Amino acid sequence: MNTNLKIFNTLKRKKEDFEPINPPFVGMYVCGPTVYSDVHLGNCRTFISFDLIYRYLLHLGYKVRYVRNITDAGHLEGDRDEGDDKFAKKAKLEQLEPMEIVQKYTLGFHHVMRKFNTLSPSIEPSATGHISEQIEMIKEIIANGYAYEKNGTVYFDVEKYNKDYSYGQLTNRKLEELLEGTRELSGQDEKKGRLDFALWINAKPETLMKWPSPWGWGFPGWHIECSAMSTKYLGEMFDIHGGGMDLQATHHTNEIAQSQACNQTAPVKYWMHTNMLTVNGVRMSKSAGNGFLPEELFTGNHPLLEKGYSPMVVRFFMAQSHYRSTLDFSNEALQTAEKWYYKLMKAGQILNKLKTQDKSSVNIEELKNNCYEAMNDDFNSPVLISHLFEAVRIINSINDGKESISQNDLDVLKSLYKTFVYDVLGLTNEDIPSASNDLTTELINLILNLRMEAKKNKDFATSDKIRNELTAKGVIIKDTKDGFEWELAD
RNA sequence: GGUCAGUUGGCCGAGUGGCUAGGCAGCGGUCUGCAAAACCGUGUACGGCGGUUCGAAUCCGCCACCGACCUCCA
Repeated sequence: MNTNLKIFNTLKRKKEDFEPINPPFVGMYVCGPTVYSDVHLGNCRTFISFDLIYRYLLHLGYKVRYVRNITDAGHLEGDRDEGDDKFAKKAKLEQLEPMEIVQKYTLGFHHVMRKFNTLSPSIEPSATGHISEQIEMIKEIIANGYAYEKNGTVYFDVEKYNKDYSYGQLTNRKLEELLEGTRELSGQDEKKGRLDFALWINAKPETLMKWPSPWGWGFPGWHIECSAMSTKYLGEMFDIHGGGMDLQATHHTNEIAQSQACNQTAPVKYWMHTNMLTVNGVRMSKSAGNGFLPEELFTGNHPLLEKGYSPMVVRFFMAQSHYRSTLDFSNEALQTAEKWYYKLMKAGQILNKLKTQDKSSVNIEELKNNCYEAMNDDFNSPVLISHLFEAVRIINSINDGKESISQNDLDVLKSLYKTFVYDVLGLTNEDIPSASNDLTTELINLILNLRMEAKKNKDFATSDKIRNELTAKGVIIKDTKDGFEWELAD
């Protein structure tokens, strides 16, 4: 199976030919959300980017098992491997059970993902549902000599691991350099090494979420869940692991170490990292307080927003930058995206009523090749979109009678549009406003037919009055050669 | 300080050793009773300084600026 697809592999820091381990099967794991608060738009960007990647892999014919986890335990407030986890803290704050917090924000996350028209992953495993798998993995790592237990907490021995494997390979850093950036251990520390991190954390009497283990009651460290669940569902070695760039240095580095220490094999062939969404050049994040909630964006209910933007406009906005580039969030950029989006959708409607001729004056095959070339080049959606606008131009020109198309080419063009606009970019046209019922449609047609009569009689005062008043009510009128078209403004 | 990205025309955003995406906005035109929409035309941009080359925005070096990660975050 040769698809000419190239993927930028963080591990090698270059684009590589994509060759799945067991074609046509592809295993893809993406680090999902920690469900202790609402997902913001930056989180969404990563999942929308991987949705595009998933959709294109499916389109190419791969049988993809897409696993995206839900982190619902073990994610601590700081990186000191001590203190409460995020769920317990939030639960106390809202006077709820931790699992109520998990449920609330998991549902919220799914709701938002549906609005953005993302496909559901094949499996969406949660950390709390895989405690025993995590414990088994930790036991194996201890048995292999890369972890040690101290007072009910199990730590990963980074320096020991680095003697046999390369710890900082994902970020191209040496252990010595990493050590320089860490604080000295205090006398009370249980860790042997400054870079050691917890695989299992001993529960305190007040800890709300805890499970029994060979080391007493406790809960898993943040990183082990991904190692355990990816191994369980995708095997000891799988094709693609994705996540936000911010996870690269710590979370993914530790994940590689855990899996390698347990299974004695590098877990992932292609590491993919999405770049950050920024606001005025600064990363959107929970801690910076500059996060937009998707709902605020849809409604426009936010001090930085001039108006609301539909989920499909936002999805389009995200596709117009490459997943490895930062994307800066601004009103102007969204307004442009909105125009693009409607243009694309309108052309899609015109496409369905184009008339064919014997010969084509346009080159549809070339257009099609260009689209595939763009996506094969590390999922370059901005370039894909530029080619789709060539398709828009062609469609409009044919409609205006300035270009012609054969039935065969029209079929190819329709299939191309369906593939890339709807299947791959994941856009839907449900956001184009239409009349709410047949009566409205008939009334508008009736009024516009009266206007046509006025025009015929050169009574332009009346025809312009009708147009102005309908425009004021949100009905946009376009005169054609022998009639009219109309649509509703949003 | 270390690691990794980036700096492209009014704006967004690709890309590549020579043929110099695309869109938005602007300007001119076609069409129209006038509009709107659509289409056509129009902008010669690649942070600075050196170097390699017949030729660099594209490769190399230095510098400047900005960002991410190195402390929880997709």
